[in-house]
This record gives sequence, C-alpha cells and structure tokens, in this order.
Amino acid sequence: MTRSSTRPTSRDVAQAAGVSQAAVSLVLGDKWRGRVSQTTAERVREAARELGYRPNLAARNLRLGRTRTVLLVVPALTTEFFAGVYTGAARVAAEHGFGVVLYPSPEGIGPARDPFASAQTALDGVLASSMAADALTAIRGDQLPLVMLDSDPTGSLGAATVNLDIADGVRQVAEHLLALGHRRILHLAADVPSWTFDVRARELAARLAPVPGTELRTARAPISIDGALAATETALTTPGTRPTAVVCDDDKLAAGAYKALRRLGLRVPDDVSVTGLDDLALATAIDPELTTVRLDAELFGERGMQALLAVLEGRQPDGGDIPVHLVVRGSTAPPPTSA
Amino acid sequence: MTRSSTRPTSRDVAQAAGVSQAAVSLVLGDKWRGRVSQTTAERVREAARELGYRPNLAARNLRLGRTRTVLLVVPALTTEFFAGVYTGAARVAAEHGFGVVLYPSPEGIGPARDPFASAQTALDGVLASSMAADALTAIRGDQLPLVMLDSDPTGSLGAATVNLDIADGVRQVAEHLLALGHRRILHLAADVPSWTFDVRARELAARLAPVPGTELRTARAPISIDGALAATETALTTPGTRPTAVVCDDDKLAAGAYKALRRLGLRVPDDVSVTGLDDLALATAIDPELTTVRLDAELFGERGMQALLAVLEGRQPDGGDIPVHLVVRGSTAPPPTSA
DNA sequence: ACGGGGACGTTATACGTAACACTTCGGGCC
DNA sequence: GGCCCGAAGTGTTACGTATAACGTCCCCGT
Repeated sequence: MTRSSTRPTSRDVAQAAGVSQAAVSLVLGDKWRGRVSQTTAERVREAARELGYRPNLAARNLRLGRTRTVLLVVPALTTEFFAGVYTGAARVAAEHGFGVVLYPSPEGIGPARDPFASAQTALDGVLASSMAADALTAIRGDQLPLVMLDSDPTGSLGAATVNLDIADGVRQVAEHLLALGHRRILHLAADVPSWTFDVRARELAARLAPVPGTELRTARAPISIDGALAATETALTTPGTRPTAVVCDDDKLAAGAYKALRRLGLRVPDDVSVTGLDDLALATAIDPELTTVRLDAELFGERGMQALLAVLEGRQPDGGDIPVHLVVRGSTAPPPTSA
Repeated sequence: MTRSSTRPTSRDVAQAAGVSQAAVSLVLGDKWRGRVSQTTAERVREAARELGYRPNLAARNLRLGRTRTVLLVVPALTTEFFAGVYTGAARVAAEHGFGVVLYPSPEGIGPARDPFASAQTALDGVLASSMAADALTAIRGDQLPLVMLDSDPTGSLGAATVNLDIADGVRQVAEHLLALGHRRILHLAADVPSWTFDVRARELAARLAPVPGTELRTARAPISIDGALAATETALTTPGTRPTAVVCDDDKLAAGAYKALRRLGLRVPDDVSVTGLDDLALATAIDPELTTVRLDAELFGERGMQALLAVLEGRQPDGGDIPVHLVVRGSTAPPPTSA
C-alpha cells in the first residue's frame, strides 16, 4: 500500500520483503552468495516481482560511473550494410551485458543536438565508421575509448581499428576482369573522403599498373544512384576509346552505372562489364545480377564490438583483417571482340 | 590544479570561479536572471570552458526524474523508409531538446538484452512502428507514454496514432490500373501481421469490388526480394487466366515480382504491369522504373515526434492522416490486347 | 572455556546535480 | 528612521543505487 503514483524503488521492495535496502541490492545484483540466506533471497525476489520493481538506471549509472552502453557511429542509416554491422555489434554487446546506441551522422539534423556533448557520462565507448568523418572531431574531444571501423591503421587517431580486407576484394575484382580480357577500365569512385575508398583506388591502380596495355580512368560520384548515373554518363561520353568495364566503389554506384549504360544504349555485360562492392539486396534486384564483392557486415560488427569490449577491459584487441570474396554473377563477361 | 584523473564536476567549476555549486547550476542551467550578476555568470561560464566541464547526465537524470530521450522502435534497420522516419523524428526532437534512441526490433539479437527492462527510468517516451509487434507487449509492461506509427486508430492499445493515408494510396493505385483497363489483379501481400498491411488488402478489395468483371487474387510473401520472387512465381504458374497486373505491398516485393516475371519470360509492362509502395531508391534502380506510391517518410517521422512531444507535455496530439501520392513510371501500361 | 570465523545481515555513505529555503546588503519610500 | 523589496548569492537536501564497513549470532576446534 505504498504510494502508487511513483515507481517502486529498491527501498519499497526492501520494506515489502522485511529486509534492508542493501539486502535487496545484493540479491538483485546477484552478489548474495554467502551474505543472504536462500529463503530471504527468494522472498526479496518475490517482493520485487510483486511490485513490478525496475532498477533506476540513472541512479545505477551515477553510482557505478559507467553505463554499459556504447555508441555506434555510422555514416547514414540508409544502408543495408550498416544495418548488418549494427546487428552483429548489438549481438556481441548483448552477450556481455552492453547496450548499443546508434548515432547516424547528421544529415539534416544539424549540430544542435550533439550526442557527444555529454558523451563522457552517458557512454562507455564508441565504435565508429571512418565514413562519419565529421563526427570524429567531436569524439576526440572526450577521451572515450574508441575503436574505428575500416580506418587507416596507421592513422593519427591512435585508436584501435578493425578492417575488412577491402584491398584483397579489389584485387580479386581486378584479376577477374583481367582474366576476362578487360584492359580499359573506368573506376567509378565514391566522392566521400574515407580511408576505405582510398584503399579501393590505390589497390586497383596497383594491380593494373604492372599489366601492359591497361588504361585506368576515374570518375567521382556521390553515393547515390542519380549521382552515379550522371558521373558515368559524362565519363563514357568523353572522347577517347570507351572503357570495357566499370569498377564501382559500391553496389549503389553500380546501379547508377546500369542506368547510365541503358540510357547510352549499351548493354551489360555484352558491351560493358560492371562490378560492385558490398553485395546488398540491390545486387540481385537489378538485371543482370551484379558481380560484386561480398562483405560480411554482421561479422564486421561482431569483430568491431569484440575489439571495443577488449579495450574497455584493458585487454589488447586482436587484429587481423576480415576476409571478403568475389561473387561472380551476370554483369561481367569478356569485352566485345570489336575492341 | 584539481585531480585530473576524474572529470571535472560542477563543484570543481564552482571552486575555480569562486562561487558555490548552486550558482554554477543556475548559470549553466540558464536560470540565473535576477539571481546572479552578469559578471559572475560570465566568470562561471569561463571557468566551465576552461576546465572542459560536461554535466554528468546520470546525475541530472536522477535528479530530474526524466531523460529527455525517447525511443524509436522500428521493425528493422534495413529499410530506407525507416531511415527517413528517424531523420524526421530526430530533427523535431532536437528542436525540443530531446534525443532519439533507435530500437530495431530484434532479429538475431535475442531477448536477453531487453531495452524495455529499465525503460521506465531511461526513457521519457516511445514512438513505435506497428510492424514491430513483438516489442509492443514489452512496451505495455511499462506505462511509458506511447505513440504508434501506422497503427489501428481504434486499436485496444489506447495509444495515440499517427498514420500515413495508405488507404488513399491504394485507392489511387487501383484507379490507375482500372483506368488503364486492368481487371485481373494479383495482390502480392507482405506476410507480416500489421495494420498497415491489412489496410492495403482491405482497401484494394473494396475499390475493386464494385467494378464488374474484376478478379482479385492474393499471394503472401515475406518482405524480401527472394520471398517475393518465389511467391509470385507460384502464383503466376497456377492454372487459370493470368493476372495482367501485380499490386505489391511495397517496393521490395515489386523488385521480387520483376525477377519472377523475368524468369517466366514475361515483360514489364507489356505483358504484366507492376506497382509498388514506398518509392525507395530501389524503385528507380530497377528497369523499367516502378510506378509506386510515394510516402514522405521524413514528414511521417516529424509528425510522429510532434505527437509524442504533445503527449509528454500533456497536450492533445493533433490527428489527420498524412497524404501520399501516386508516382506513375514505366512499370504500368494497358493490359495486352490479347487478354 | 574460549576464540575464531562463517552465515546473515544492517548502517552509512557517496556518486553529481537541481531546486528549495534562507541570508545578506543596499536602496527607495513614507 | 523603520520597513520592505529586489538583487545576489549560499547551505542543504534528495533523487535511487551499490558497496565498504560494521555487527551479531552460533558453531566448531582445541
């Protein structure tokens, strides 16, 4: 018959069970072995259940000085890829009693509500994609434990990194195209400053350079179908011999390239081959289905979270890039013989 | 020269500025008009800046009994649509000093980490999609202020609702197809128990019923390209006269329908017309571009958050469905004359 | 017989903040 | 001169939790 307007506290539970508040805390915190009798413990649990007691998180966080919550910073929510990263990260976090809060890098949200303003006291750590570059400066303001996803391991941030082996994926794409006989290649690059895209450009160039007769051109586009459409169209209508293959920094760009080729009256893969990177649902929705590099987003999220938890516990996160592999579908074929 | 290992508190700021902790709270809380002099206020602000002071959120939440944080429950992160909802909701929330935390309905995350376990003390309110049905029971456990997105207004939950005018969208689709001359229609329905999908089925049937000679068939599929592919394929290979149009519950299903039709050797829109619902990027990535119903996801999120804030302030949220409109593209045409 | 130590608790305290209740002081007004 | 009032603060308390430190019993070994 306590006051019903406000939620029950541990003290209410204590009163109902006829013990002290400390005992309630011990029992519910599972620290009662050898301190409270079995029967009393059960009585406390029963009282808590009866009253519908829920611990007050704010009080607990204040008392403990930590929140068991980490932040996942992603460049945008639009992408299926980061949905997978979140899923993997959240699963691992849950296994360790941690929660994950998402912070999509602002786009139309404005800096008014800076989630890092009080991050120090609301979060235990941060897992951040290198693509959300603008948010990084804000993060560094606080001294929160940080693990970067797909970022330069030798970077100045000094944070631990977990990376997909994008370089190897690009290598596989290049070898696949070279084996088919392609020599003139257009690189449709994401116009986003991020290490993960730099790697693509560097590796593609490195792999093609030693092969005689190769020609690498680059077009830049924002990561959107329309952006890729426009960039591809201008790149393919500039004078000079037309590339026989378009290597795209991700699947979304590839979808834009498809549209540009269709508009120019070119067929995929008969006239021009196209490759992507990510292997999203989009890759099999378009026609022909896209040859692309499959990234295991969930595993990526899991490994990232494991690294962050290691940092939080003072352990050394174990490195090693996550392998990726090429998935060959209908968008690649030998170049037209007329070439 | 205070201890540097731990973060500065408001008391540290007070000491540095030569005032009491209460004064610091007043100044930084912007409640100092007529209680603290201009010069003192400035001195406090300067000290806070100097020390890099950040208020401790846990302490503040405990003191105030609220968090200025609300939860957005979405069925999955995969969808571009809910990314838009989040963006709109987060923008409105930010304008009112609120933060938004995302809760993607668990899929492989398991119930171990129930975000509602202590929701009462960590959240001020919940904005939930009706598609995340499994999470709703958990929500009702706590007595948190709740606003539903796209849910039955007369539902037993008794929560306020904000809805898109899906019924009108379906009406527009039906009228468009009828005007083109279609009579035999396949409804590719999402196999997800949710009011928003019930409305589609009900409204489509209602609009076709009074037209003589119409025939409505229904196929159910999970919301995925492959699921839709399989369902459409079996629906179109069953004996009987083939439908001339496929009305899909969303764009993703439409992409699956495209694949099924392609596999069956049928062309869109010459042999079969297809319509979607959502107008995602996917709609213009596939060929031909999809005739679909555009939903303004951001506006949806904004209106939802406005309603929730109204509830939190004890005001009456204003209703009214959000209008939607048909976007006609290349996937619809008159039925083949042989029909 | 006596002391040492489990078993079973309780009391007290601190985390950092916001807000209520108070004090002090210098005018202004009758 | 007495009185009240506003400006400019300060002292204190409470929010609900987790845990360190402290008391009892009572049993058992020597």
